[in-house]
Amino acid sequence: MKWDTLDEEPCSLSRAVAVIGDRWTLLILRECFLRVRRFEAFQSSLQITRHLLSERLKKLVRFGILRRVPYSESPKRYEYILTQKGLDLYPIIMAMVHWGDTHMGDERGRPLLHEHKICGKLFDPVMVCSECGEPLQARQVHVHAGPGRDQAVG
Amino acid sequence: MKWDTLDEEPCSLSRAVAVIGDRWTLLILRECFLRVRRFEAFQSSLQITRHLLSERLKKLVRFGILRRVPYSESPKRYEYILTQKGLDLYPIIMAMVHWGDTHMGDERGRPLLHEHKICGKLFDPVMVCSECGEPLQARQVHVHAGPGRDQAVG
DNA sequence: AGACTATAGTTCCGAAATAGAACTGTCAAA
DNA sequence: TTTGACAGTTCTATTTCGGAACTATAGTCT
Repeated sequence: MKWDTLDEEPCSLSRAVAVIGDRWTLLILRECFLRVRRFEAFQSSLQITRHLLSERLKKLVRFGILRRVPYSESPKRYEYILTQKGLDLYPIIMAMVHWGDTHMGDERGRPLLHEHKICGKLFDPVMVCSECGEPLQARQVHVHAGPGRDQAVG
Repeated sequence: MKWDTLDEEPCSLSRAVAVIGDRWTLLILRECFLRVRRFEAFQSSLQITRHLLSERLKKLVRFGILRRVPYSESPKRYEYILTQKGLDLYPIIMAMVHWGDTHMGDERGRPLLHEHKICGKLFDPVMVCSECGEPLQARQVHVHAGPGRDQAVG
């Protein structure tokens, strides 16, 4: 498989995987949603090698998920901020966190709790149908070939 | 970073990443949700090397995401079926598909369309708050340390 | 019987990615 | 003038991956 052309496959999952389908990228995005923005901050909180961090940040910028914004002239310093495309990854991250909470927990309990500022309560993320609002289950979904069809995911 | 103990980190995202945080695993899961179950079928539809496929399937079985079920005695043959823990990955996969549809599309249009059998309509997956039912946005979520706290994701 | 096919892997080796540590460059503050 | 903060880059050893060939078990075809 050619990872360098995965983002052109006729499958939306492949295209997403091309961008965020590796361990470090997902962990970097976690930090982004926790408001981490600077090289040193990513590096020290993740213990990622500087080399890989540099490469991954470049990739995320290239794909339009992060913007590299100067926060200091002389010396020129930049920080990395989520674009709207990056912010839209939130459901993926939250879905993973929720799955981890549910299926990979230990006796210590959840590492983090999430409060919804709108309603003020601690919540779990739930994925629902945009049309009827019911929670989604794999069995209840039927897949059709779309215009850019070929293969893909249920 | 020690990938072999990532599943014990006090962070639910890390624990999820430990299991599904690589390209092949995510693509294999896509196939699972499309009802692919057998070694040869995975191999030919993904063009993954047999070596890696074998290793990834073992890992998914070890983590309880797939079950290895015999479908033939003599010769002994097995197929791989999603457990409930595996089925619960559906929101992650769907969130990724939806993000790919939204942000990585090309002129050909969506590769696949999803129909909700319950309401009969083509839909998009939407992530909502379990308490108030409103769609979730990163900005509207406040993170608290939980009992197994230390660090983790927003 | 012997050859061929199907399925589910395992083995081996060269190529690519990663980890770990050291090094570079710019500027401000002491 | 030296030190420290920050944001990287460069280098090498190790690990993982890709690609192809090989193994094993049994059924079917001639």
